Amino acid sequence: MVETTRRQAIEDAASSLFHEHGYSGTSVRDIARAVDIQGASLYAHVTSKEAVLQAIVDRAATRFEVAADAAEAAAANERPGDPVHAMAALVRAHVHVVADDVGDAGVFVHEWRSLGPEARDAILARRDAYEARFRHLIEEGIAVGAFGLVDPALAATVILTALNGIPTWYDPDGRLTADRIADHLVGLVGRMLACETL
Amino acid sequence: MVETTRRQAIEDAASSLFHEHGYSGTSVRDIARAVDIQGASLYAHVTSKEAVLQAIVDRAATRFEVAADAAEAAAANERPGDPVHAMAALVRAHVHVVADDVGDAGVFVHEWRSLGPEARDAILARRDAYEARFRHLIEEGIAVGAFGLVDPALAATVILTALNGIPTWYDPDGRLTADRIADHLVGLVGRMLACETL
DNA sequence: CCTACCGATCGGTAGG
DNA sequence: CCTACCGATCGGTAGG
Repeated sequence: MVETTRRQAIEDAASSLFHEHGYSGTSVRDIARAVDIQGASLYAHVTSKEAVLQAIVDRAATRFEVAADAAEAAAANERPGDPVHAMAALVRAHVHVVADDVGDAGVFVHEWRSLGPEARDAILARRDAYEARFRHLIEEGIAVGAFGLVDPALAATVILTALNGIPTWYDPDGRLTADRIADHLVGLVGRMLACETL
Repeated sequence: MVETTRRQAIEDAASSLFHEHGYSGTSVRDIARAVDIQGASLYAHVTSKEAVLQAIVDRAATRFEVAADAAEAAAANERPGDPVHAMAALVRAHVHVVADDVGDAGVFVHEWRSLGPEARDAILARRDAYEARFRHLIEEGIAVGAFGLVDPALAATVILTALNGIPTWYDPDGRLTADRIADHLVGLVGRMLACETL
């Protein structure tokens, strides 16, 4: 990671610390040590510990949204009205966002609970909208007979939960590359939703 | 929950607090307040905060193991050599253990990282053994042609990750009962692993 | 199970 | 970005 600003370096360090030890399990001095400054000096760059968390969660949410927008647009262009193809693109995009920054993804998934009420509500709304992409695609797929008769809301939650778990086990140096993981997940999710009379 | 001992009441209170706010985000005084005693009085019943976490994680692990043992034994008895049936039983058992105590399940899934090195290693071994049940069943199902050609390790991780996410969204007063959720998950997981030429 | 208390650490501020 | 420092809270102990 090439940091352009000190502020970004702090957020990057905090991201992996929050991911590894949780927000409550990380002190501002832990973050400061990771960027080689004194604990109190952190406040020359950030206003509070919670503001750092909010910045991380915000940028992570934006990355997921941007990637999903691009994936859905590309899928609609390549194969209009094909929810199977669109779902595959969405899953693939998600896997790559996670793999690009496991810390951010993990914090986005687990640590938003530590935000204050307003910030938490805002991020929950974005999470809901993101999950709705999956649900709507499933509903569309059922309507056109491409998917079997699953409960769309439950299926969307299960798929997203499986995707959200990736930061807890993904290893950049592991057996499978992000691309291969995406391939497998596209297959697993595809079959999970498949119309049984295929 | 009917508590037989004060110790159990403390663990139950700690379980839901750890689940809601995390281990680091919960103070011993938070736990004490939940059982209406002074913070320091907690130490008349437990030796340390970490010992409470360990007790919760231990009992949760045992519940998952006992339920999986029973499910696999019953499945082997009902339909010997049928990995599809065995997988369904395993998934169903898991869902019910989670639904029976969402707090314990959530702590088991997320908070074991806060344990000391020895306890953490011990619980990791039990988690690995539990995941291996799923992996072995998938390998068996592929061998007998009941499942498609998925990557067994990856599929087991994805399934378990989806199951592990249940404590984060399950609501006892929600739209779906634990039984219905189990039905749906059995179907989703079954299709996910299905031999494509069914 | 309580009161009283311990040293350590917490997030954050003042003033340079 | 540093030193010096703040009040609050942390997990835990002593002694009853």
